Amino acid sequence: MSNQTSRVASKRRTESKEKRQSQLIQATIRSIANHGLSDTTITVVANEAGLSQGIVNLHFQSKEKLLLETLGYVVDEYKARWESALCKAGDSSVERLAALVKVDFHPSVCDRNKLSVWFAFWSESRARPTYRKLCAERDREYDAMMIKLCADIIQQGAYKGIDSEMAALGLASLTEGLWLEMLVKPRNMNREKALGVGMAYLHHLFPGHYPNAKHGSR
Amino acid sequence: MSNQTSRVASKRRTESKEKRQSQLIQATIRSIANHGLSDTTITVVANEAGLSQGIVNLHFQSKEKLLLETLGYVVDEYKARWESALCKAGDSSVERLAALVKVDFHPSVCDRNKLSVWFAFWSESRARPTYRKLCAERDREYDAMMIKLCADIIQQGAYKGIDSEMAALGLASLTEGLWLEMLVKPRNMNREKALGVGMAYLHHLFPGHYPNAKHGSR
Amino acid sequence: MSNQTSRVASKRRTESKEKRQSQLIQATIRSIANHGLSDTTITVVANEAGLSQGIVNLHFQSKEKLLLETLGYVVDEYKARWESALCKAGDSSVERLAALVKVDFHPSVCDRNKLSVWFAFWSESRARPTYRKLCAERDREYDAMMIKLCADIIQQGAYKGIDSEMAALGLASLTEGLWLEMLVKPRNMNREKALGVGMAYLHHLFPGHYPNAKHGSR
Amino acid sequence: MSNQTSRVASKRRTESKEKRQSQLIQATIRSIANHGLSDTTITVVANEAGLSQGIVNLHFQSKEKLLLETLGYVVDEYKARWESALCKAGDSSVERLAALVKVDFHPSVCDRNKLSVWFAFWSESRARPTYRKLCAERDREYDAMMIKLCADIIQQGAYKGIDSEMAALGLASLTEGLWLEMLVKPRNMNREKALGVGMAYLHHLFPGHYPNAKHGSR
DNA sequence: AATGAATGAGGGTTCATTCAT
DNA sequence: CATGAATGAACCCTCATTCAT
Repeated sequence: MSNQTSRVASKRRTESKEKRQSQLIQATIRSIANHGLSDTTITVVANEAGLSQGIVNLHFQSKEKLLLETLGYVVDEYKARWESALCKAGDSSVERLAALVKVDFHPSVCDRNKLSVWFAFWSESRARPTYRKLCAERDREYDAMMIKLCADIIQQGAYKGIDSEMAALGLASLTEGLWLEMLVKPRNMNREKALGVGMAYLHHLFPGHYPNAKHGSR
Repeated sequence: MSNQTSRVASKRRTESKEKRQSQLIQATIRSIANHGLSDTTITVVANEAGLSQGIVNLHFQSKEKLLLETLGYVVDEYKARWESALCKAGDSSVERLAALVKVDFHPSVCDRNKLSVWFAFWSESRARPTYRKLCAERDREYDAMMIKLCADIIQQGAYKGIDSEMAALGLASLTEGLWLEMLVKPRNMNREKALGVGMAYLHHLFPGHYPNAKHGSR
Repeated sequence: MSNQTSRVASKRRTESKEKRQSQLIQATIRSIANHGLSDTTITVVANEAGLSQGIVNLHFQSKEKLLLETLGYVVDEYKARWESALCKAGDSSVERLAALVKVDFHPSVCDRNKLSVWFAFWSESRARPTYRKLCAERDREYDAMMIKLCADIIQQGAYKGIDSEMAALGLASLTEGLWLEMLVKPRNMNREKALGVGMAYLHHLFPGHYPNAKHGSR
Repeated sequence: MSNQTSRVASKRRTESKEKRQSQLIQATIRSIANHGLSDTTITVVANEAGLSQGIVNLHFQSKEKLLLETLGYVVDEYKARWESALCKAGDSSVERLAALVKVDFHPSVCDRNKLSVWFAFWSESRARPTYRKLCAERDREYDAMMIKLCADIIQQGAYKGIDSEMAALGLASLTEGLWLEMLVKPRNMNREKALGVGMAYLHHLFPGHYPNAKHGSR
């Protein structure tokens, strides 16, 4: 029984710990979005979280680690989302690819705070191997899968002259570019438009498998 | 003759001043690329330029102004490049649009140092109105022209169901996304590939006006 | 009881904060006295206080604010002293004026460190409105009261031809001049001498009310 | 003849040199008055003089030396003025003392810019032996003479119980205090009032030799 | 687990001084 | 003689980190 008590206690403590960490990561995301990465200080994060200064080093040991965990959180959340979308999408490569594109313009993914985080880390990634590594891990699996899906569709549809890697990279690039537009010029670009552009790209690539985006995306 | 000598001397002083400023801006670009924007300190820039610490404030008054001038330099250079490309391209909208795409993947534009600068400022632009403003100025004219060119081509080719704004924004987004890929994952993406993807996009949008990218992009 | 404990603890924290501030103000006074206002740097003050550099900005936000608080401290202390002297002096204007003069040459007021502070700020006061304002506030009340006391005595003693304002300003000026002498040439002037000169001035002004200073000042 | 030419040339050069130095000293006086001693930088002085930055070190080797020469200039000018006043005053000690007091409130002496210089240096004098020394030199002779004059008058007038040193120091202190009032609170104190207070002090000290200031000072 | 006072390294900036012109 | 670009030490201030409570 004392065992159980202590387990419960330790579990509660652990929960609390995770809660604090999550609270701090959310605050970090907001701070990166609102103040930029260079003006994201520990004080700002702690204030944003409504906690005291020392708490960050208590839970994350260092600022650098907090930033890494924040990036990791965004990366993982994105991964979970597209994995879940694939699960629901069934076996058809055509459906699966469309599902991926839709996920990319899901409100939770296109949240400007999170987009801020993505671009903040991408733009520093060249200088910081740690960031680059984290992003690369994400991409490896994702890219391979995208290429596979495209290759599948190309084969199915006998789309000659189309390189699956080029198609996949193009789609991924387009998505990132649209994210950038949404982040930097939200008045010009929003989720609906972006999704339309993405679907139109699919239509152009594989006209036999995706309908004209103009009438089908909504 | 003494007149001329003094004019030369005074001119050289002026030149020297501009040279110093340019020297510092180049050093800043390198520093942003190699150390990231948050680790771009005045000390780093001065070292990169092989000059003393005080020189930055002597020529730019503040670090903030140096950064703005650096961004401005990159923005202006890009603008000069596409303006010049348009001049050479002749009157045809089809040619002009193709010229713009080619410029976007010109070695000087795709220089990873300069791309670093673009993304560094874009990712902080939400938090810093000054950056946003500078970028917005660039975009206004560029976007309007792109939309106009697309509208022209759509009309000429009777491409029904294509919205000129969507086409233009899509092209611009794709370009930015490709830049990001080149910056972040240079092994996966390079200028040739990116140009291919860009031209393919044109081909997909306006198949009657642009040849299949696979064989015609070089 | 736990309540009380926590109150004590919180109180101690507060005390500690005030104590630190006082500690830094004392260090600032010593630094102004020993190094001059222009050589009073944050480093010097922190060293003088035996604390670290960052502490000044932690408690005073800026050096400027530290200096203002230091001046304010000296001003307030002086005010408290003469107010207390007036309280003890009774109702007679004659006694009250004498009490003021005595306070002006009290060891705590004539402390050379504090005199350094007065003159440091007076001599910069023309260029710095903030200093001037702080000094002016002090003077307004003090001067009005001095003039009132002189006017009282003039009336009581039927001292014709004496202007109360001139008498008061003269006395105040004499005091300040004596302070300067004590500060700059401590070998020529000390508290006893200065008090003698001050009392002699009173005797000259109001011979019927103040005895010959030579024999009565102690 | 070449001798004479060179003498003329060197003299002209010397004149020009002295002119530049004087120009810089005047600019320094204005700067100390308008910006305070701590904000008197070489740049400010050079600008005030309408000259280039490097000129100060060219003519004065260092900022410190410029400040010393500036103080020296004010000190010397003051000395020249009272010496000249004494020359004109005749032999009578009574007249000579009155002449000194009048000089102290002469417009050129009470010039607020120069008063700023006096107090700027006095208030730093404790920390800087160089300043103290320069001021002390001035005072030695002056004080001795003042004491002598007072002693003379005391003897002539049989003013028993008055100490000549105390009288002289009191008069000097009063003058300095009045200067301070004129500097810090020009609305409360001006030259006329100050002279009145000074002459009144003489009248109180030596009523047989100086008329009531109230009616005689103007 | 949590706080926040304290630290000190390092940031941007100023400025006296030097020196090529 | 005069200039003003260049330097670098030292300034004020910020902030990640530590630690006593």
